[in-house]
Amino acid sequence: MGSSTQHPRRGNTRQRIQDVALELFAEQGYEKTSLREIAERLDVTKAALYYHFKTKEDILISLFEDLSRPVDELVAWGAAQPSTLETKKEILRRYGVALAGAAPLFRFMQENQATVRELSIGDLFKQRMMKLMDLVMDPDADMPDRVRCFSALFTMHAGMLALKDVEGDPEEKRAAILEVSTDLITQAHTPSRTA
Amino acid sequence: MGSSTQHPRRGNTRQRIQDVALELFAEQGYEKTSLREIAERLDVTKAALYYHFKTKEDILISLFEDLSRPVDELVAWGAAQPSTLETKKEILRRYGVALAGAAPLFRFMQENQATVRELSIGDLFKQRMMKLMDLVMDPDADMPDRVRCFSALFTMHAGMLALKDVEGDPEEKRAAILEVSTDLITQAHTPSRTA
Amino acid sequence: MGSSTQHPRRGNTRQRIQDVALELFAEQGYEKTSLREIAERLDVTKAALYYHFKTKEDILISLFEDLSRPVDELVAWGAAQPSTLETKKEILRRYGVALAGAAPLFRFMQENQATVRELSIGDLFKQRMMKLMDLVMDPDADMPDRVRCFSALFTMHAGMLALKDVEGDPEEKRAAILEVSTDLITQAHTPSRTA
Amino acid sequence: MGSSTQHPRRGNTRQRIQDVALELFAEQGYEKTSLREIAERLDVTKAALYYHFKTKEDILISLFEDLSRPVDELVAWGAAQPSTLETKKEILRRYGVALAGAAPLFRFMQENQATVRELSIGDLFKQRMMKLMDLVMDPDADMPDRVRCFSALFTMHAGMLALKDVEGDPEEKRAAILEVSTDLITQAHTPSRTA
DNA sequence: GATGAATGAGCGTTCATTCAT
DNA sequence: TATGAATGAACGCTCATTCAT
Repeated sequence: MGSSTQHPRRGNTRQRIQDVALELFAEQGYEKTSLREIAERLDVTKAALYYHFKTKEDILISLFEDLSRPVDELVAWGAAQPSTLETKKEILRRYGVALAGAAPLFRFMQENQATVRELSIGDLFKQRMMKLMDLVMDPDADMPDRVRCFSALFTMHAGMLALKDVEGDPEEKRAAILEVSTDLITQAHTPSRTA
Repeated sequence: MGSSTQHPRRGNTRQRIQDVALELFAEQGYEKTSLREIAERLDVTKAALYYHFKTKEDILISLFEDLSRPVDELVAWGAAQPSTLETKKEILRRYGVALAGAAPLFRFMQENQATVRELSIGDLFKQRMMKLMDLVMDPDADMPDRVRCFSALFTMHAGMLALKDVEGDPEEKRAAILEVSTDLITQAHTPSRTA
Repeated sequence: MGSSTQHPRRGNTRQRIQDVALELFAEQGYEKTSLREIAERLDVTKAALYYHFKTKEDILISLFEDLSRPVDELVAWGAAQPSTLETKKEILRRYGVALAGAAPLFRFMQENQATVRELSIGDLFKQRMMKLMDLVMDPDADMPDRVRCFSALFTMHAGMLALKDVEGDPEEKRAAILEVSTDLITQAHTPSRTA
Repeated sequence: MGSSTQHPRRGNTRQRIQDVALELFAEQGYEKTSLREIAERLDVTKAALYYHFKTKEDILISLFEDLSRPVDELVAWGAAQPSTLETKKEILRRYGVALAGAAPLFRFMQENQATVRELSIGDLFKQRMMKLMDLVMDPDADMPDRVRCFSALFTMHAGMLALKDVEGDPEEKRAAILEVSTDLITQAHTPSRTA
């Protein structure tokens, strides 16, 4: 026995909306998820959603703000560190943790780029990614090394999300992704590979 | 009088529909692009679209079939080659060419994954990517090397599309992406790096 | 400590609701003014409005009752007077004063006739206007004279409200309107104009 | 015998929409008339309305444009005449005809001023009324005479519409209204009445 | 090879209102 | 005196799709 009555009209509706919305957004995409669907799954009316959020987009914004704070903090942390290879490795490591902590949101962001681009969070996301890139990329590196940095970040990003449906131990995969990513950034940092 | 001119202007409505659709799909996403919009831009009625295509999805399918044949052929070619490092390098090179040849479509596929997943082309695309992966990946490589192969392909994919809005000479960028990608696959192929 | 200050500020929510409601009703119309809007402007919740008024219409009714009492009294006064030209002139004069005293309400009534017609105050208003008309109109006058009386009243009504956005000294305008109105009723009262 | 089949799917739907819309707009007001209501009365779906009109407001605009052209023409005609008393009388006469010809529309405009003010036709209407006023009003008349002109026009306007629900022969009423209105404008034109 | 006219389903949103606290 | 949380009904509008011509 406990608190699972039939009408759990507690002060947690807002949170429940966010949970269900994220689940559905990640599963079906933003556009294909209707407010009716969200409401039905929560057994409330559509209008109830509007008590807690001003618009559909607002639900998404709130998710983004709540869940992507760790990345924001990571960017801030990185900016305060000396721009050494060690720092960059640590950034990648921490980025992996942040991604894992909000995997559904980031999966959503990646799989709905076209949609998100027109939404207000699109810019926020893009700018943050670019700041992250700047932290990791040497401004006067040559083009291949720039690509290596880009690839390091992207490998983390896509790897963490896409390798979900690949066989193998999750921990091992995480470690491998981080290793490859770190390798890439190390190579980008090592001069005269070609020589 | 050959009818395959480069600037479609008359009597080739089907082709013009595809062109406009691809442009809009890539720009705004599949869901946010309505048939009304496509029709208006072509200055025909919506009903006219239905003369040439059975459904909205059909337009997308036709685009996919027409534009992604090169990748299909690449997969077929790769399957017929011996599974050497040289082959794999060549696969990456050719993949780059194929991507560049149908950039808008691939950009679309990447930015609309959530949508495409529910569509019939979603599976096609996924299976082809997995075949490509298989061609490039050593079945009994360790996890980091598997990730390296994944990353090689993904770097090509994302690099070709996302680096569009990055400063620098396009050719140089293409070359750099290919270099990094090739590097990754080479490393994946070289035993005992750690030793 | 008298509580009937001119600038309502505290503890007199009912009055403040009426003030804001009248302002918004007059400005945007009854239908386009939502209770949310009223509540927000007062910095209370919608539910608070329901503590003071049973329905939205009730707010309007209360405004009507409070603000149009002078006209009611005018009708009563007129009915008790002998039906002379002098009386009628005085009625017009007093009507002008009453109109000026509750201009926003009367402006609202005029600009929202379609809406008000379906509301309970619609009838009240109409009946009062007809009583006023009866006081001013000679039952066995000919049609033109009846129109003159109608026009006298309507000129007051519309003139007072519509001439707001016309250049000129307000007092002069009021006087002029009253003059024309009085003229009309005088002419209606003067036999054998045509002869 | 006759064309009254059950499915009169002729090319007259647009017209039928306008007819029903005007009827309902005039009867209940613009806001209280829903597209569902219009559609139901025509036995079509709401979506069908959108084939013929881009928005709800568009329906109203089309009504306004179609029905108020005579007044536009009257204004144009008046502007081309010499500004004599005779001209002004003729303007009033013609205005009466125009009003009678589109009574429901003008009734609607008068009874929904608050609504119409925010709509695009609000300005059109206002400007036209002011032009009409200018045609009829002497620029250097004194205030009472200006009011007389205003009253002349307004008497026509309101009289034609409001006197519908007053007993008496319609023709007689029309004549009386025109007479009073003409009287007013004549008085406004006659110098030194007071002397 | 295309249009004109329409449909049915659904969308995001807003509204006046209620009621336990 | 008020609020927090919700509802049910409706709204204007858009969509992919159909079909007779």
